Amino acid sequence: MTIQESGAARPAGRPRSEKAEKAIIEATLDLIAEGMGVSELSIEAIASRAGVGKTTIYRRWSSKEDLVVDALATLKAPLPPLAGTSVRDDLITLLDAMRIEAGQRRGRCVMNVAMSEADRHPRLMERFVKRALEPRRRALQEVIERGIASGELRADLDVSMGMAILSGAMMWHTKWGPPGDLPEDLAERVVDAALTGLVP
Amino acid sequence: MTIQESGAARPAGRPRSEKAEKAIIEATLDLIAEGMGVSELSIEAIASRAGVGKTTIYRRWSSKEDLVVDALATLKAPLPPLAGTSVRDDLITLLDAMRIEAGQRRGRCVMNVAMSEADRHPRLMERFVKRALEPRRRALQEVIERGIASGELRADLDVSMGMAILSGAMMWHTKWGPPGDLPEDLAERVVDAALTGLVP
DNA sequence: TCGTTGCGAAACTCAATCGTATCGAAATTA
DNA sequence: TAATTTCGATACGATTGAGTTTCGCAACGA
Repeated sequence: MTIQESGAARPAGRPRSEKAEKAIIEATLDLIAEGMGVSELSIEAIASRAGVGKTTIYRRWSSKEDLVVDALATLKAPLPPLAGTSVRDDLITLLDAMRIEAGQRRGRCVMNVAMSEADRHPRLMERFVKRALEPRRRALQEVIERGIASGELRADLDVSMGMAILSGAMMWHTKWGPPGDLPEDLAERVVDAALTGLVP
Repeated sequence: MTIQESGAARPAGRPRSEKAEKAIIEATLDLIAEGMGVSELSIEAIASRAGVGKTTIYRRWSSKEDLVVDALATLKAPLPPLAGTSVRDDLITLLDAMRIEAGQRRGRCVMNVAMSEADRHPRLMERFVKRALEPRRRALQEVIERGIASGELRADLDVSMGMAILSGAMMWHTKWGPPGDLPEDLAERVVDAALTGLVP
C-alpha cells in the first residue's frame, strides 16, 4: 500500500479540472450579476456560458441550489482596513467600499441576491447572509458603537437606526438613483448628511 | 364588463364575469406579494388560485406580462393627506404610510416588484414606476423642497440625499430589520434621527 | 501499456408550463 | 325559444429545463 503521503491519497484517474470548476462558479456569478434570479438560472445556461458539459457540473454539485450556495460562498466580504482616526473617516471608508462594489460584478451579485432572493430561498440565504452580509453589517455596527463610546456620535443613538440611515441611503442611490456609476464623492456626502442631519 | 345601454350596444351572449376578473387580479397580486417573481409566476398557478379556468385569463390578457402590467396598475399610491403644519409632521406622515403599507399585501407587492424586477422587465416597470413609485417619490421630494424653502431644512441640502436617507432607512428596516411588523414609532424615530443627525 | 477517472457533447426521460382547442353548462339578448 | 358568448374543466402538442446516461477521447498512476 505505498500511497502518496501528505494527507489525502490521490485517487487514480484523471484529476478534476480546477479550471472547469472555476469557470462554472464564474459563469454562475456572471449570470446572477446580470440580474438573473436564482430560479431563472438554468444549469444548461451555466454549462454553456462556462464552456463545460452538464456532466462536469453534476459531478461536483448535486443540484442547482448547491451550486449557487457554493458560488455565493466565494463572495467573501473584502472589508477595507479602517484607519480608526475618526468615526467619520471610517464610515466613509466603509460606505465607499460599498460604492465601489456596486460597480463591480461581485458586488452586483451580492446586491441582487440580498434584495431579491431573501424570502424565496431561505435555505440558500442562510450561508450567504452569514458569509457575505453579516461581516459588512458587523463592521458598520462596530464603527457606530465605537463612535457612541467615544462621544463622536450621540449617546442615545439607536445603533440599528444609524446602520439603516447610512446603508439605506447607499442602497437607495444604487437602486433608484440616476443610472450609471455612483459619483465618487457619494460616500462622503452620505456620511456628512447623516452625521450633521437635515436641519440647519 | 357589464356595460349600460347608454353608448355602446351590449353584445349578445353571457357577459364577462366581473368577479372572475377581480379574482384573477387578486390572485396575481397575492402571488407577487408572497415573493414570487414575475418570471416564476405561472398562468396555471394564477388560474388555480383564482378558481377560474385558463381560458378566462387568456380571453382577457394575451400574455402573462399583460396581466401583470394590469394587476400592478391597480396599485395606485394611496398618498396620505399632509397636514402641512411642519415638515417634520409631514415626513412622519409619509414614512408612516410606508410602514403601514409594508405590512399589507399591496405594499409588499410594490416593494417586491420595485426591488427585484427593476432591470429584468424594463417594459413592465415603466407603467409600474409611473403609477406606483413616482407619486410617492414626488410627494417626499415636495415636502423636502418645501422644508428647504421654509428654512426648516438646511438650505444646502441635496434633495435626493434627503430622499435617500429617509426612504432608504425605511427600506432597510423593512428588508433587513428584525422580522415581524415594523414598530409603530419607526417613522417618527427615522425622521428624528435623520433630521437631527447622528452627532451630538 | 493498462486501468481508472474526468472531460465535453449529445441523446434520453421526466415534469412543468405554455398557449390552444373542445366540452357541456350557464347567462344573456333578441 | 334560439342564438350567442362566457364559464370552468380538461386534454392536447410544443417547448423548456432538470437530471441521467452513453460515447469517444484525454489525463493520470502503476
